[in-house]
Amino acid sequence: MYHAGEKFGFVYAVRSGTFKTVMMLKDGREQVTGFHFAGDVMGLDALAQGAHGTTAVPLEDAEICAIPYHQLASLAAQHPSLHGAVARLMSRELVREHGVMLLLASMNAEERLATFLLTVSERMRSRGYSGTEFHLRMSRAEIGSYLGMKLETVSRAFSAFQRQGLLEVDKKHVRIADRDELARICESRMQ
Amino acid sequence: MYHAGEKFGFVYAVRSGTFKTVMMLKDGREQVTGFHFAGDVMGLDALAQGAHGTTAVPLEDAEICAIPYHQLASLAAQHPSLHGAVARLMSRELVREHGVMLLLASMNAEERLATFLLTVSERMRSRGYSGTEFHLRMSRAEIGSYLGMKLETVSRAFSAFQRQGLLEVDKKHVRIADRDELARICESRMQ
DNA sequence: CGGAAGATTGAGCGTAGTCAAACCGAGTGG
DNA sequence: CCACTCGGTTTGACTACGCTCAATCTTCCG
Repeated sequence: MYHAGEKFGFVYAVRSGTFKTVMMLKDGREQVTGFHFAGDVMGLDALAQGAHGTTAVPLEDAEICAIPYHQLASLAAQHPSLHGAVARLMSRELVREHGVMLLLASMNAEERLATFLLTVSERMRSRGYSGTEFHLRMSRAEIGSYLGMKLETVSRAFSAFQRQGLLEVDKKHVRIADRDELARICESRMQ
Repeated sequence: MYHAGEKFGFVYAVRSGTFKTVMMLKDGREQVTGFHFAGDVMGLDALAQGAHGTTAVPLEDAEICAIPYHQLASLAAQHPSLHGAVARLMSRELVREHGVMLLLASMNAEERLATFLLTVSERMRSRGYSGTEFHLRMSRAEIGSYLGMKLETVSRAFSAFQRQGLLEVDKKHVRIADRDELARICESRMQ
């Protein structure tokens, strides 16, 4: 959809499907910086440097709406409330990233995965899907990259949760069986 | 200056001194989410929820300028360029946080500290101070919290860099002796 | 059917966390 | 002036969590 380094001209609203945003590392590996569902807006981080620092990649068939930024800006000049809306979007992103920083800095592997699953669950629920049973669009390696752990560790954590009866997992299909216990695992380290 | 949970009413421009922003964890520990120098603006992340999610704490004597947000908003209605400026500030913060996420997710202890020191160096330099010799305002524990490692590990990394002749360290006073090598340590994992 | 990509599981290892002791400088009080 | 405390730092020894390497399995697709 857009690539790191590309000149900033558009922001992108996800209409359907799932995206990941990644930063390319010098050695060719990639770091996942976020997952984006329908209704999310991507690309606002490019405003500062005038060029995208991340690359957006669809994880399934997806529809997207590219919004020319200059058009957004001129429209906002007539409708002041739009400015607030854009600012709130960016602010929400800042809060989300604070949460990820907290996760990466202070949680162990299982706490990270539990937090991730509850976050995904909440985002699914708020979009009208089931919050207890859903299909992950991303691979173990992508989850691991996002959560700062290796794919094997992600897999082991899934298995551990299943063994404890907190989840039912079949590859990418997940059912949350004991939300309270998952929440308890996170909350010890949460704000 | 402001506390987590406090109703959002102001953004804060640092005039002089150094601040940390922290999230309080349930168990009483705190997670450092950022350090802020003169010229930085704090508090914009509160826009989304209408309340601050972090607490700002000065690390030395400091002066700050509290800007009522409603006043900023009405002023921006007359001077459209101000909107862009605020948006760019938030965007810059997003980019910075992407960098921290990358650091936390993919670097080891020494790479994290090297990256941190070069970032601080650059921020000092851009403010007209020396970029090779400076005084850290924050403790080892605060650096560790920010970088996702324990204070002992931070201390060991400082000692290792000194042993290798990359730094001269005396408590909080730091002189960068071999910037190139420090940069080489980071860049293997950087974008 | 064969090959590729993703996921799971095991064994061994290494980095950073934990616990503990010692050190240092600043501030306080006898 | 010295003894004392206190917060921050350094260093050592040990431990544990997650990484690495490897084998196996499944699913998907040409």
